[in-house]
Amino acid sequence: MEQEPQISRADARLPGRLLPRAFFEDAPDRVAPRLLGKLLVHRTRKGILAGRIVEAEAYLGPHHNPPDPAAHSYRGPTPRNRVLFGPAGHAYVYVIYGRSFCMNVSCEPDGLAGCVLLRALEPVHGWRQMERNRGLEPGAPRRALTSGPGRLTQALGLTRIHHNGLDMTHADSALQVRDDGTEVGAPLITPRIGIRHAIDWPLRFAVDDHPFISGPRKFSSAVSSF
DNA sequence: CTGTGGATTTGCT
DNA sequence: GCAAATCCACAGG
Repeated sequence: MEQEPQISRADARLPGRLLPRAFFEDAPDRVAPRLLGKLLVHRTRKGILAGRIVEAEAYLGPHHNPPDPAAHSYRGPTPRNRVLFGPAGHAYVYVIYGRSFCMNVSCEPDGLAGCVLLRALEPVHGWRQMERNRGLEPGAPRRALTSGPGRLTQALGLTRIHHNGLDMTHADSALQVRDDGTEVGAPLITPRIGIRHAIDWPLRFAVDDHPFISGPRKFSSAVSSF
């Protein structure tokens, strides 16, 4: 029989380097732009699904001054959002409008509840499986795969029951964020999408001019809240 | 291209 | 009861 060399690390075959918890133990508006260009990796029985993060939003915890009324943590812990109040680097996956999932990574030290919402990925590995997960025909528009928070969770097969609360900072975790050394330029910064409170806070970060981002590609100053 | 409405979970009033 | 960090199908210009 052939003899396989021992794999000393569970992540030996994954690209790049695993981001440690310390990466996420910071304010969400500092973590979100640093996540641009990093890889979100989901290890499944059918193979590895991975995408490069090209758009993310920061949601600030209730300890922040002023508090962020658009954040799920704004009114304190609930059964849904309790992972946000735990340690950094954990997945917060929730159902939005009864039909889609949204994927966040918790930030700040234990007890503080900031997070980053992942809004768009560029598919990097498992492109074909993502197409099947999305129920798309081969040859569908590429940006329909992972451009949008509900789309990317469906493409990677992420669900609340299976992934909410997962610690993403261990090498044997099914869900990880990894750094393969890709550099991105200064991010596009705009208000967040799809919210009704704090609509002008500049907490959406995206790789400028990237074809896979969702929503506006420029900062629009047309919105006046006064 | 733009706008509208339905699906359906979660939590607040 | 109703609003919400969305997506998709469909209607109309």
